[in-house]
Amino acid sequence: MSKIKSMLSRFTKNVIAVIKEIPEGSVSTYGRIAELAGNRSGARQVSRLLHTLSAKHELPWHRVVNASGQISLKKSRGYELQKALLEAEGILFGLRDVIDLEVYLWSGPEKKE
DNA sequence: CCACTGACTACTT
DNA sequence: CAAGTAGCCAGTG
Repeated sequence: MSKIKSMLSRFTKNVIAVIKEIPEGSVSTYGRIAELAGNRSGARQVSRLLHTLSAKHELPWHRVVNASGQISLKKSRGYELQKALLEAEGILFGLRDVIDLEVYLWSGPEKKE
């Protein structure tokens, strides 16, 4: 049996799995995903993977925001697209386009559901 | 293979 | 609150 489906590293695969688990209407942060994938300081890598993977996989990349609850993308660079996608899922933005993480942050892959 | 970049975060000044 | 510093490492050329 095949050991690995792709040449991707374990961290990369974990990132894919975690992102896919983010429920609709919730968001997660780069750092949280990195931690769940096994590398607490891999937030940067998550962003890189998101870029690469979202182009080849159908990942809900728009559900990933930075630790401040804001979209990290630059305007005219996907910022408005991500915001629109999130609003379409029922996520509301604050004055400075800040998402209330206390409300929307994904609790993580809970065993109960 | 080497050097640089970057959808980040936490800590310090 | 703004700016600087350090850590981390996969993509890209």
